[in-house]
Amino acid sequence: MSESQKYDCLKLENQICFPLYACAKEIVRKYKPFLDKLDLTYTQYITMLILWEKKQSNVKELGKNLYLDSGTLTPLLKKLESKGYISRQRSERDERNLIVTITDDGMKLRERALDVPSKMGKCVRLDKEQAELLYKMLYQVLDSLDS
Amino acid sequence: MSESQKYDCLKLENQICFPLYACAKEIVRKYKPFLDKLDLTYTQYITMLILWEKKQSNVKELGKNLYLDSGTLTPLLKKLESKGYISRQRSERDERNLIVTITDDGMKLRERALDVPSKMGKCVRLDKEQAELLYKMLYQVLDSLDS
DNA sequence: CATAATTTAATTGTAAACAATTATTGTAAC
DNA sequence: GTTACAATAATTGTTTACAATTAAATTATG
Repeated sequence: MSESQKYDCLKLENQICFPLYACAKEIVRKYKPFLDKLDLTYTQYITMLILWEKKQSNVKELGKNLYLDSGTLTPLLKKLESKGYISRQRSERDERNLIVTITDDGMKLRERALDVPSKMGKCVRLDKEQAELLYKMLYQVLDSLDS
Repeated sequence: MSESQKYDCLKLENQICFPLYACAKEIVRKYKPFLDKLDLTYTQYITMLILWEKKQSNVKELGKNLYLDSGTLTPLLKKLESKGYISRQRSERDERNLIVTITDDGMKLRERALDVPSKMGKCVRLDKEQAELLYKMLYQVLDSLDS
């Protein structure tokens, strides 16, 4: 086998992971100007997505939904609390649990976030069919990684 | 329009970006045990992928290839230098350029990295056809983000 | 009941990522 | 040739991310 063939598997262009990594990173960067207006980072934004729906959650559940651990979430939630978008208090039933509840200000922010998805959609050139296909494949990979 | 419909676009499950973000993150995490053996982080690994091929580059070029800026690369390259995998020196022709060159130890590492791609491949349940499709779509998105 | 095991969040330490700025070098304009 | 502009990397400050550990509360086991 030639030198080049032997090492082909280590070429950047033959990695499936790299475009995934780069794409995620660049998309998060594209969000920035839109999220800046809401005073949110991307990770804070996806945390708010959950809370806009559920109104209440806890660190463990958020971590499961977002694939994040308490080392990431604890400072992030303190930040969101300091901005007045959420409140944090221990559960009375089980004091190990930290209950995260969205505030009125947090709910108000939802209105201002309404146009973010469509603005982002315009940055990503994928038709509906392709987007659905990509979506399915990504969740398939995500599921296969869990096991 | 009902309350639920109005805010559907802000549901986590309707975001294409989130599985991308989560998937990239989880795959990088999956790399960790394999890369630990090489004393490399994921970002250091993809930097080495370039250098194993090209032997030499500079900060600007690496940044373009990897979608990273000097704020990320400068400390990373210093780290790789301290591990003995690369050397850093200013170009004589243009002292603004920092030339990054792989060392003998850096090249030796390539042998030990040879089985990383196949090991990672086993973690991701995608057949060849699907993987190629995903690959194309990701680069399509990446390209559309540039413009 | 008392001790062990488990669960949950917080903390610590390291690396990544990027925006904004700075410092230096090189190039262009006059 | 000097001054303005551009290019390049480094620095600074903030946030993200995670592994490993710690602390506290709860549950299970003897």
